[in-house]
Amino acid sequence: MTHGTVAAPGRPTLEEVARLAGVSRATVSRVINASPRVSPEVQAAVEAAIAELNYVPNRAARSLVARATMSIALVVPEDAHRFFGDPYFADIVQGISDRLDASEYVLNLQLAHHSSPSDKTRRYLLGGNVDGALVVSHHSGDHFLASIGQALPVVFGGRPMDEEGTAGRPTDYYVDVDNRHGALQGTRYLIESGRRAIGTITGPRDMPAALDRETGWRDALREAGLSDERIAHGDFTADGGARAAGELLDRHPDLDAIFIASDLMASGALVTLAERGRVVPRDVAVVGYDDSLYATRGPIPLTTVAQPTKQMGIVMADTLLRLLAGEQPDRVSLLPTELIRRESA
Amino acid sequence: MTHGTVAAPGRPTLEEVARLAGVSRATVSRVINASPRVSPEVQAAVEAAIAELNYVPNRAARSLVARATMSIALVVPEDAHRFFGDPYFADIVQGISDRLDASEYVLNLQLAHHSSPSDKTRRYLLGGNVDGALVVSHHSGDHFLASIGQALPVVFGGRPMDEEGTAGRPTDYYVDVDNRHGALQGTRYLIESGRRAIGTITGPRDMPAALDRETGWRDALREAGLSDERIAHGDFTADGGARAAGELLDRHPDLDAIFIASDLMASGALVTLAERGRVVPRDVAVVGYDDSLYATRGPIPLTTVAQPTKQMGIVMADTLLRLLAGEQPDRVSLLPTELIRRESA
DNA sequence: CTGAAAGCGCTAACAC
DNA sequence: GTGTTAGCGCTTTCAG
Repeated sequence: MTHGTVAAPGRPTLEEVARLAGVSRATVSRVINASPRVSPEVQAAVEAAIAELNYVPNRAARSLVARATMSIALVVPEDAHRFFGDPYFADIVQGISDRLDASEYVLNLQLAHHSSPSDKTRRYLLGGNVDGALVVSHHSGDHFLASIGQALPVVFGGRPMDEEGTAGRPTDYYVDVDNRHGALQGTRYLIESGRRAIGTITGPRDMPAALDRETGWRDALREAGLSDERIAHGDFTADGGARAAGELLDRHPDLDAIFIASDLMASGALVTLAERGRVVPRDVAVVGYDDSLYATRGPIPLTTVAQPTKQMGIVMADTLLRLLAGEQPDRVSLLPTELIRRESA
Repeated sequence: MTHGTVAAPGRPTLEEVARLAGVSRATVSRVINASPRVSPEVQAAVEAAIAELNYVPNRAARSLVARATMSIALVVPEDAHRFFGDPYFADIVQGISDRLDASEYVLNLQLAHHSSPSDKTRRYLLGGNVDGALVVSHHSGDHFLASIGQALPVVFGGRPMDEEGTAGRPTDYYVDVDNRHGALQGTRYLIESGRRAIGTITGPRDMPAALDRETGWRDALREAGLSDERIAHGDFTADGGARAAGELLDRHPDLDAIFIASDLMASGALVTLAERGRVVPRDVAVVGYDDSLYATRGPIPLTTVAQPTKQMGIVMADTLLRLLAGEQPDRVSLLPTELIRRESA
């Protein structure tokens, strides 16, 4: 395929296009950027030259002058396995991706797992590689993520945590599902079904979503005058769910229902329940959270709290895009949850 | 710079650092790039200024002059769900990520699903945003991917397909597992166990890995003088596996073993087998492929062909890094497979 | 050891 | 309409 004997010409530059088309660089730039005032003939000539040279504008040069990279980062402070193992992320990414496809921006996924605390990611984000960032699965330990907001437009997926582990700062943009209300729905359903010894398996306690779901569970129990002592902590993995279910059963043999903060953990809990000879839902009713693949793929279809995850991705991307366009989107978008009734409760 | 430099406190520039430190821009550049010949005092002063200003070099500017972005793309021609649903990708990404963490390069994940055939990804890749690309899950339809190799160092995960759907061109770099041999191992094991009516469920026929595994299955059967007519095509999803297993059973009721080209498909096939009342491995022995989570998480631990997936990611990244460093790595790296014996066969 | 000067490839006033 | 002229922020000879 290498026809010519001439030395590798490297990527063609705008200047070469200009020369081939017999015009100035400014004119080439105009047709590339679809400026209205270019004569048809010249435009055609330039386009021909571009095609012939297979020219693609150099982004670095363009970014440098335009002060914009037209790309945004999706920062995921998780290791690859956690990220890939949870269908929740797939939905979010799909939503983000869909919304971005309708824009000029490209998505740039940055896996920033804690284990390598190099600040390559930080330098990347702050070094002008992206115009804005989307952050999902934010832990309270992620200090630098909490701070990049000052230097770059950032939209969080899920309420971000401040260093005290309390509420999101009013300066942050975030979209979240109404986790507390979702947990409330799920737990109330258990209560209405006549359950009384209702436990919960939480997510990691450094994540707001996990905390909010725990609060919802607790609120439902309290409004019904029931005890909220049956609690075990998981980590949003199947293994963690299995382990936590074991703890719950050990400490509270009377357990007759569990509200579990994610379907993935519920899938693990189901295994433990089966091993201990508890029949679901007869002996122990289970309500999950997410309505992910795990809700329908397991041995028992899960009653679960559905959240519009893909929609969340769309809204996140949309919010950031508006920010970049200089608009003033809502700082907080709370998406509704819905209880899906299946067989486990 | 005609107006006073009282401009908005955007990101600090190298020039501001130079002014604060009382040196020239060249000197600042030297300390940033760890040039050996800078006096300790000056170096300290510059570093102090950098810290005080919270300065991070602008990548676009640096790329422009250095003609390198220090970032590489991981291109995945799949939609988000396929990508996230398959643990195979998690391992590859983890491997790539690990290797890259030890380098100066950052990883840049580009989901390029066919559904949006905009050539944003192409422009991104060719527009000087990355210094090289890693491509996994390459389908034969992805023409542009087959062509970027001419403009950019590219390493494929899995043997790339040319337009005739036959073999990889000798000009491509790729790392692959020895799929044919793995399938051979798995199928031979079935034969040695006394099975005779051995079917297969393949992956998508536009993927070399799927084709190679099919070939291995066929070769094992032929060398044993057995029929290779029991074949059904899946698509590397659980549903596809379930469906294909149904077809196989319908058409060949005498089936006593299946070699399935992925554990994920095998997990689906297991469901179908159970529905049809076939006990595994008593009635039908099953050998999967991948040794992924699905091999151990399902109802029956899967005998499966393990491939060093994470290692594959490491080698891919390593090959590209060598290429970028001007070295001459092997064009083809074939990684070995291993049969893992569990309960399904 | 350090500074001055010349661009990297592109866009954006400002002229003509 | 189209060309000219300045840079965007950084690295890099080349002097001193």
